[in-house]
Amino acid sequence: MLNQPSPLDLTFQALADPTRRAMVERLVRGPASVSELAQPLEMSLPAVMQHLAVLESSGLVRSEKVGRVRTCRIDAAQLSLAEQWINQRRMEWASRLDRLGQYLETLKNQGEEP
Amino acid sequence: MLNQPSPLDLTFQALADPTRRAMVERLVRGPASVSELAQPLEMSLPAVMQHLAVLESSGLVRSEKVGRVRTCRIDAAQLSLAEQWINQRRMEWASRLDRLGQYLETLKNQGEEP
DNA sequence: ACGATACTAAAGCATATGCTTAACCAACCA
DNA sequence: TGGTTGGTTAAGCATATGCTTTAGTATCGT
Repeated sequence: MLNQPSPLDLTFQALADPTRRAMVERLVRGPASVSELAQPLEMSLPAVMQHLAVLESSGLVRSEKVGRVRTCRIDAAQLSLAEQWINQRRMEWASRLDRLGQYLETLKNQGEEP
Repeated sequence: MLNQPSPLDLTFQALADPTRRAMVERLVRGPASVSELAQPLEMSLPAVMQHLAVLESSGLVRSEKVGRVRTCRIDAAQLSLAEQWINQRRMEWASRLDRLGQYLETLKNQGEEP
């Protein structure tokens, strides 16, 4: 990642860490403050902040500060982006298997009717 | 990732790199040898091998060597694993929005009929 | 047997990642 | 006004990541 990483890079990278996935799992159930996010996690607050920064830079999470509390919420659109990339590959893969199957069927029929 | 990383960690981590995603994109179109995989990539063969090792350790790719050529193919089941995790979060998120909407609707109706 | 092909193994290196601790600041609240 | 709460910044450190180059080791074709 010497060049500036793409949104997809950042999103998968963000999801690659179990702590960050736990934060996402919490946030899909509704918005939360930083300390609410940190509460179940066995690490220091600054560590949680750094994970939050990764999530925000990927676009998976947005947050705004009002008074002294920062409220975080997920952005489902960004979740879709990652999901779509995988889905498209699976589709490509499946359609290739389909074509392969049809081809083999053709060969078989040609063998039956000489 | 001090503990041994989970399959999901490894899979998202594998997908977080553009070179490795390019390799996956190649492999969904059919099996390929290591040098076929390396051909469009602007890096040394050993580098490609290391990316391949990451993909294999995640389970996204399997490979077998016959003679002197190693043939690689994707494992779509592992792709599904990652896709399902994301999908489940999006579903949770959507269903929460649903409940929220219904609740707001209830409030509105209560306001209309006193 | 001999060279070319296809991969592999090992070492080194620069940068990135995932923490920590130690301040620090800006609301709140009594 | 002064303490507590909620968050932030900075520095430091151990390990991981993404390459490179160099030096192999098995095939395969002639």
